[in-house]
Amino acid sequence: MLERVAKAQEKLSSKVREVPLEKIERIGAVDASYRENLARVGFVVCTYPECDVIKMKTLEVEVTFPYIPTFFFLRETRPILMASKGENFDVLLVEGHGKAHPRRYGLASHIGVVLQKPTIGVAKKLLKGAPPGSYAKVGKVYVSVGNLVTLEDAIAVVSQVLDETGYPKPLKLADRLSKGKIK
DNA sequence: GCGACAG
DNA sequence: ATCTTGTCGC
Repeated sequence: MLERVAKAQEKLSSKVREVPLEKIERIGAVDASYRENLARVGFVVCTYPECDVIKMKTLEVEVTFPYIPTFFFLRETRPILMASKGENFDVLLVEGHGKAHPRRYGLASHIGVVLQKPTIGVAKKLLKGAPPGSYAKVGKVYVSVGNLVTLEDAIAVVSQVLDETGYPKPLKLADRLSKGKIK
């Protein structure tokens, strides 16, 4: 079962395009929290690079798949896609890895391929089989290509929106939103 | 038994 | 991710 999904990830990784970013005016961010089988997604859109909030919203979605390391996208893709629906942004920060994944295709990669929008993977921890050179430590997080962005541009963008704790501001907002600590 | 473990 | 109180430190 997962064996088949693993092969799909490897195949889908060829759909990722690493190209320079166009002008970025709006940067989005998504994160989710869980309570049993309910995912609460926090979605934010800010100006770039000032990070003035343009939009903040929350959405609760039923999740069916469990969390399995390296197969995280199976659990969180649906909630994120639903929250992203109808939103406008030039690049999206996703809580989780992009290319810094054993099969070079993490959650951020999948979201970017499905939406056909630039995405950047941002994670707090590194996965064991991450390809050397597929990521960079920016502030306190690990950044990698999701889709339609180069690692260099991903690093530049994240560097521009770090807060004093070394964490991307838009993502911190999305995180707090998902946990209901912000209204 | 031991290591690994995105969220 | 979430389960969870008080406590140490700035």
